[in-house]
Amino acid sequence: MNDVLSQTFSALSDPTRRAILDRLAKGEANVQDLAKPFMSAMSLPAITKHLKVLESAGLITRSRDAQYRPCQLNGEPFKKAMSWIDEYRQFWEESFDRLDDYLKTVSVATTKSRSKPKRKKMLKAKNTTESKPKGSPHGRSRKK
Amino acid sequence: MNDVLSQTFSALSDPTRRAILDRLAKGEANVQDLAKPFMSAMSLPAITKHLKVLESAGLITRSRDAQYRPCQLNGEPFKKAMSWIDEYRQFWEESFDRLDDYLKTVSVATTKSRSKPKRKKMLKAKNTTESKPKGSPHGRSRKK
DNA sequence: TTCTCATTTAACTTATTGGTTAATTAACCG
DNA sequence: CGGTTAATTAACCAATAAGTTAAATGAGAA
Repeated sequence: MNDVLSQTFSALSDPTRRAILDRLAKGEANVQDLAKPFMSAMSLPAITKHLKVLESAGLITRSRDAQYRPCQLNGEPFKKAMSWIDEYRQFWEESFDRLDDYLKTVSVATTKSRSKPKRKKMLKAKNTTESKPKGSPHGRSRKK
Repeated sequence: MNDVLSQTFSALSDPTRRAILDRLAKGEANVQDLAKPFMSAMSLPAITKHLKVLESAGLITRSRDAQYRPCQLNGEPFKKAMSWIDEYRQFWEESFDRLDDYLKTVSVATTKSRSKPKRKKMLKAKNTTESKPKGSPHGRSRKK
């Protein structure tokens, strides 16, 4: 996938790569420094590949210092990922309320009609008048 | 990958899935509702698969309403992803400063020693005394 | 120049992903 | 019941991802 957000999230979806980023947050490091924690688990070319993924996602940049290739963290993509996720803030902030609502609904349903729980037609209706969400995230273009 | 953060980021790395989440942010919807924007581009089973990915990442939950399977957004994983990324806030907030620093370094190097730029030994040193980063992110366990 | 170290590339394997079509399950509706 | 609608499963395919080992490159250092 070529869009920046997909690349960012994809790069972040690997624990090795996240560990590399964590390490880089403590300061610039070359490939061997970065590989050290994984030496027993993974070969050097594997690390090189991870670095390439991180670099092409823009999460790190690389310079040259003689035979070393120091890597440094680059903040921009984090920012963009963050602001995408941030649009959903209301959902996790209200998640307990929403759970409450749900539980209430269920208990009402089971109490009200005991025998054959009966289809809840309300749920089918297009919820333009939906409860909580005040502003909906990302009026973006959904091109593939 | 089985850890929750990896699953979350992985699920978010697909634009179709992000669009589905955007749609769900406006309110509960069933599979066909969700499929509608992609009908020309993608089959229904494809959507079903995406929903399964989102569900097993915990980003959505599903209920049953007769033949319909309404999906609703679940905030928790967003929260966790957010708080992981948030540890890197300093890096994007200071990214311009850091760029300045970098450019300064470069210009000094090229001005100072004209002939053979000379290996910058400082870069190699373990930067425990690194410039900006005040608190380093994620003192986590790096198990694979 | 030759040795050595740091890193990358090549070539290959295996597993996963994202999609397809066709068939199946589930539940309502007349 | 039999038909229709909603959604999923099965079986398959092509592309990508994540790893491997072995070879190649690039740049000091002796």
